[in-house]
Amino acid sequence: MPATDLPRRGIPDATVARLPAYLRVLGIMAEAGVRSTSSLELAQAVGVHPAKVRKDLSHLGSHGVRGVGYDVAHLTVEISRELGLTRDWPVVIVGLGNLGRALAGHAGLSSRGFSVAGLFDADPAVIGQSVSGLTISPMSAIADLPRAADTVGVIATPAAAAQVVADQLVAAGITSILNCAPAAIVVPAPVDVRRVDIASELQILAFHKQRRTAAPALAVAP
Amino acid sequence: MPATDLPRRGIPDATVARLPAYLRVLGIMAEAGVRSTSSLELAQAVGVHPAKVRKDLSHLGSHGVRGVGYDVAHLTVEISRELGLTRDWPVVIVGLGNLGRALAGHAGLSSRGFSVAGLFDADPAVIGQSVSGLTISPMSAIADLPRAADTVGVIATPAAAAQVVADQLVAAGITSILNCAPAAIVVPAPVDVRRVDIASELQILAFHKQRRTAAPALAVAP
DNA sequence: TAGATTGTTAATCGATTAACAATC
DNA sequence: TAGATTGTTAATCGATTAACAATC
Repeated sequence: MPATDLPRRGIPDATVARLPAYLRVLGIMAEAGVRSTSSLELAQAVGVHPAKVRKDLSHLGSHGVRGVGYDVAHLTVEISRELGLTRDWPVVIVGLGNLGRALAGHAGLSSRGFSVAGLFDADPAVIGQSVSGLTISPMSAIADLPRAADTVGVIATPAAAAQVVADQLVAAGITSILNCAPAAIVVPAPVDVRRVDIASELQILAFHKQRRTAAPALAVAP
Repeated sequence: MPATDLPRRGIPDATVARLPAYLRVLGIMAEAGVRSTSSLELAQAVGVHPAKVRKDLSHLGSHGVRGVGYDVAHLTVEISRELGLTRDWPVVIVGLGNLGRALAGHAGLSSRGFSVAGLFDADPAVIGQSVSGLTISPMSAIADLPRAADTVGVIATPAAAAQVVADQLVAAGITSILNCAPAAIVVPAPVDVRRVDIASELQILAFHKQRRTAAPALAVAP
């Protein structure tokens, strides 16, 4: 047995992707005054298999109690720690159109480990405006961003501007980017990018829908 | 060999999830006047392994040409057909805050197989307003939606309203829902739901960031 | 023809699920 | 103790990748 609790390594990507969902459900439970839960309850709330929940949580070294379940508060802390949310991460939003404003006003961000630390736009018409208590800065000011290495950059510009903005974020020292523009961006290797693409999600829904309506017609008996 | 081209079945979910990305890249290529491409080029543009591209495309029965590559126009048609995008799907948006307005004005939707067919909100202050050429209807009007079975419902409300809206969409006959509200919703089995959750994506980025910065400190030599 | 690139097979890898001993 | 539920192992399933014959 190791002398100290060694840092757990190699949490599967699929597990990491589910941890935020568990965290959200636990938050709702805590608000409702629920103290304790089970893998079955969590599974139903998130829409996965109970064994998957137990497997996921076992990667955290989080210890539930056999015969009893999981302590809501304790599990919340465990998952938060694993995700790195015991501190707040600064977020900057680039592009203050409707989408950017929606994100800036997103009540959930501050309660879920993030704080909006800067708003940037290239349009002189919006620079200087105040949104959710912050003033919109010119895009050029991104170069002076403090704590850039800790900051997550969110791209909420039109598609045409996404690559230019990504380059500017990288030049400013940002290494984590959430791309909400409907465009692909290319960044150097050490930069971590995730995408949110409404149109892609709709297209996947369309595929399922078409499959469901097309299938019966094809099932003609031999 | 089958007498007719049998309908392909069982395209893997992982493949379906990547088809929209191929489609987007092909669109950009077509605009740039590129006629032909290869699995390697597509792979680099999308950020995946070339063998994965070939495997994905082989599920479509789409035929590239050995030694030559894929015809951009032909492949575009094949993927569009597979995703069910040879027709336009109506989309209704519920909740016309900043997020809903961003979606309603999303230039990419109409060019990617969708048309915004209705806007709904519960707030009397916004009902009757015009957004992107459409008038915002009261939420109660959702019950009279024509072609509900073909329609995709997009929830862009605050978290607190998400479940109520989902129930109303389902009652109106909608079977495909994109949930952009920061809340989980529960729907009856035949309804297909996908989520877009900014906070979850940020949390996954935070995990990677924390892992990257924490790791060196832990790698103390024995 | 020689060079290029697909489509497909087989090998590998990772994720899910079933099942149950451990144990509260 | 009896009942409940975890943590973990082993089995299954699906997805990725390497490799190469097919063939343009």
